[in-house]
Amino acid sequence: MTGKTTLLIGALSKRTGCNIETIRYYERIGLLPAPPRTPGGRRLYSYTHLKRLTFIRRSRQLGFHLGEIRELLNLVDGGSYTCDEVRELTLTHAGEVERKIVDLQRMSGVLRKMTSKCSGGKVPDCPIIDALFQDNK
Amino acid sequence: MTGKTTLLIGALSKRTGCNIETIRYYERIGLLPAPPRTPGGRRLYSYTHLKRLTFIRRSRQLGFHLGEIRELLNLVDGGSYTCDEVRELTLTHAGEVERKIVDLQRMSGVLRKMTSKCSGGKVPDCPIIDALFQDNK
DNA sequence: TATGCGATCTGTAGTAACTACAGATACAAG
DNA sequence: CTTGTATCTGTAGTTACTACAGATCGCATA
Repeated sequence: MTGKTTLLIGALSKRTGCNIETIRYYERIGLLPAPPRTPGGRRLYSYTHLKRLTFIRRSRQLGFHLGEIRELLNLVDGGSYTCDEVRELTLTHAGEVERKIVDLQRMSGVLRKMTSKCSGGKVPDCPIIDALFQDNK
Repeated sequence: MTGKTTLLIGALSKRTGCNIETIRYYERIGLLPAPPRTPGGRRLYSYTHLKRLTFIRRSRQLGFHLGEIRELLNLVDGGSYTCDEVRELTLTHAGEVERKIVDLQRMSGVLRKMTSKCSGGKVPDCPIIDALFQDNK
């Protein structure tokens, strides 16, 4: 906001918590536009880049895949996105996350049940191993 | 159990639900021992392989990494594993699974909150996008 | 001015756990 | 003998990064 602020990649990295190699990676795959360079070849980032990278990181933290983030950014870049489109993407993603939760809960349940059957002694006969050898598709 | 049952890789694949390329992959990385071959070079699996692959798949379904599965199998192969060792590995893993659940629940909460703020109209001004642009580390 | 140092550059390879080919055989049925 | 399906090997692609190696840049100090 303070006029023409620019950041070198290290500063951008610190500001976003995104590591340097990852920033360059996002540029390589076209998620983050290639910034202008100093005469010596260093990348010079602006506030726009900072905002966009923040968007990407935040979305990743929320479990969006890079492909989904790309879609979201395309909507934003197109400028003509509607709330409906974004909402649908987000709801789909939320659904996936919730399905994953159910899956993991089932896993955790089975794991706990297995260990509860285990007396935990020094015996070489383990109900956990037995359970894992059991086909339970 | 019916004497000398042997399976070609396709049959083993069907019996375990593990696809053929994956079976060969497990052999390559040393999780599944290389079986004997027919004179023509096809892999001939026995009941032992079937059991071991079932173990691997079941463990994967429960979210164990291949490294953890390798540890479990080493214990079993060593023959001298104790219930305690297996139990510890399993409890550690269960803990990881549960941490993942908490993470995903937080995600899902944020996602649902974001979409609930969204009127879902045709307006190009979307609170979800706004939220994603918001730094919220 | 020389030099040292940290930050940055490019390019490539490694990670996990598979999956997807291509091109060559094997083997059973007609 | 041909056809078709299954299998073989070996390599490369996937996702989202991370980890180098070896070369420069640019600033501060001696």
